[in-house]
Amino acid sequence: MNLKELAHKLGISQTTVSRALNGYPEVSEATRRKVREAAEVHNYRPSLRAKSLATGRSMAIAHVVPVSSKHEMVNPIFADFIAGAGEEYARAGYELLLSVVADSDHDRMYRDLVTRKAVDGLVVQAPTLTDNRIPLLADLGIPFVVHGRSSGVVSAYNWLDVNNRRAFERATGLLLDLGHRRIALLNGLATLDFAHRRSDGYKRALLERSITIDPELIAHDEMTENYGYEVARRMLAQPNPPTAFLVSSIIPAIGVRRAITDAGLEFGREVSIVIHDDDLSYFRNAGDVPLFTAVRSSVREAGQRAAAMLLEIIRRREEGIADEAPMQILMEAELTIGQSTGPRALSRARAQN
Amino acid sequence: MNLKELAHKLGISQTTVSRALNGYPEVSEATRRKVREAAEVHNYRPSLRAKSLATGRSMAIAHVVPVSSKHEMVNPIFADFIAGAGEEYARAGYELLLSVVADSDHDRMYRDLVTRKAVDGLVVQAPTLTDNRIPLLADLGIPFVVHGRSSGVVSAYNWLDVNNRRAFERATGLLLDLGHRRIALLNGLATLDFAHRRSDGYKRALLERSITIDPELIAHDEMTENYGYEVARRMLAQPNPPTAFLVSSIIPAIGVRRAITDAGLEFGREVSIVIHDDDLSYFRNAGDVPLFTAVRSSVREAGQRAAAMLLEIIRRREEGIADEAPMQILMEAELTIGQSTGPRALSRARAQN
DNA sequence: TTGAAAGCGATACCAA
DNA sequence: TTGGTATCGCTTTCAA
Repeated sequence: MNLKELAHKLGISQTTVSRALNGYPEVSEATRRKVREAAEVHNYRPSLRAKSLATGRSMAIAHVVPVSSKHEMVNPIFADFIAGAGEEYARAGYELLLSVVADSDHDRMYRDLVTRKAVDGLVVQAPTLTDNRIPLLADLGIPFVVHGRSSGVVSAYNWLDVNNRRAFERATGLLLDLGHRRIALLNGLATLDFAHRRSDGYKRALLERSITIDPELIAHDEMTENYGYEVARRMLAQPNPPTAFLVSSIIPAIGVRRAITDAGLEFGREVSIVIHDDDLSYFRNAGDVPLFTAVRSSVREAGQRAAAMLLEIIRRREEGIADEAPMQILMEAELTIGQSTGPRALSRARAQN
Repeated sequence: MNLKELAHKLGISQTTVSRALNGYPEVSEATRRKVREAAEVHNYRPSLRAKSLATGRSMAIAHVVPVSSKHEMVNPIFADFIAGAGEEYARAGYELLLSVVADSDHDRMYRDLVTRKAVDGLVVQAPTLTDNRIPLLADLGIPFVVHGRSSGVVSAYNWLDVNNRRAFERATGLLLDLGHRRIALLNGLATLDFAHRRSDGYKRALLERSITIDPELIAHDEMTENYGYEVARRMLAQPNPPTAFLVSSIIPAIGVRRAITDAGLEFGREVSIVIHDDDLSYFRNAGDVPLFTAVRSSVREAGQRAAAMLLEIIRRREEGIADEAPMQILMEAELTIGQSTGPRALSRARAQN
């Protein structure tokens, strides 16, 4: 059932039917009701493609998710981020286009999506230190929001980020307060901007207390379980092992925990862990942080807010509102003290000194 | 730059330009080369929406991913499945439309996608025991592939599944061979078809050796880390605790491991774990199964193959090839013996008897 | 308040 | 081998 047929069936013009269904004010209430009922009965839904062609809007947003060229892995935090964003899009009647491509193909992907007019807006995931996708998209003139920031990009752009520097500075400070002096940092890939900010926060906290930074205690890689395991195992075998681990995601933290147990050490007593917890749904616990002390922020909420921001930007552009300052949201992470850094860890750490 | 402009610039008709670019044979090589070059220079890409409207194909596939209404969680295995499928779509020039909706809204979502002509095909994820989406889609007449099966649906349909029954029968058999007699099963949500098949395999193996099935040792729920922890803790506190856990996913298995350690038991010695491992990329290890004995199958490969199947079905329909028998692929899982069920567990289990 | 008709940007049929 | 033109299903301008 298409518009033409529906109009014919009702004995009125396509124009009126279209107007009635799209809520134009000039249609009489009687007509509108008739049209709505008929549309309902015949299960009429306007064809997306015809609609896009006519309006120039495609009512779709693309998320381009990087697959690591190294391990062909997809970071699971994207799942929750996208779920959050998807909710927002659905509410506003937008579709979500997902492209999973290798880092090296991102530029071409973005170019294609824009020139083929496939989407009205884009979300950039996992920005690197100097991410060339940002100037590219600005150049292409399509609305976009970056999840995270890119320190090397000087021009202004729309972003939503967690305050990673502050979060890691506070977490490190907490461990220092507990008496820890050898604190390991298991970070994400060094090319990613968030990893850089986290390192920065960690280092600041140490420097503030005049503690030397030991490069042997800092690791960067893809955040797999096995990465956490291998690195922690190696570090714990050193002559002067760490008494605490600050880990960038819950997944490698699980590997760290495994390494601690394997080394015959008591988790939470002899060695503590603080993680950055993206509050991944399948690891989520009812209101508690059972495993570790956590710097917690919700990726799902981040997804929602990023999507809302993008839709707002698109709306403004359509209504011809002049581009004001770019939209930027900095979310603060929440620091939660869990059992593993509690009194036992504290006393142990004190005993060390 | 659109077709009209490009044609004008070249001084030839839109028809010829279109034909040249789409590889029609009747275009002279000279013309084709000229057109291709001009398209390259002006960075011309046909508008997706215009193309869809004209051809009737939207060159897009939808995956509708359920969010549990209970915990608002998105199963992380979808990430890898979709990554695999996405690769296949990209290769064939298809877009991937992702909808994340509550179970209750699936019907409407599918109806919408079809009647709005948003996609050429669909993938059904996480089928329940009697999944009404299957007859619905068959009725709507759109190509679709089910990832998994639905036991209650009698009509034939296209699916790709892992042989869950066999996998769990073999895994249970392995544990029985090792001397275990109290084997717990931590399964997925009871409404999902795969959970039913896995229970079935588990029960078969027990019955074959005339071992009574203890309902206290069987649990069904969403596969979170915390679910694994809570259930394992409860079971280990029983008077006659299990000596082995058969777990439906690596995520609750991590919780089980935590419960074992917390109970002061030695993992791999006093209690063993066998998991169904979807080979999730972020938990993947270089060729080894370090944590548990595993029944392993790759969701990523499943995604690839399901996508390839769907594209083939679409191709056939377009070429007017009569619908033959539905396409069905049953993947066998691979049983890998890990350290936790090795000699130590075996001797311990023997000592029990 | 309603309708006729001109796009939107491609494809594809029919002639030449 | 090429071109003119109808067509896909909708929105939107202009006229009534």
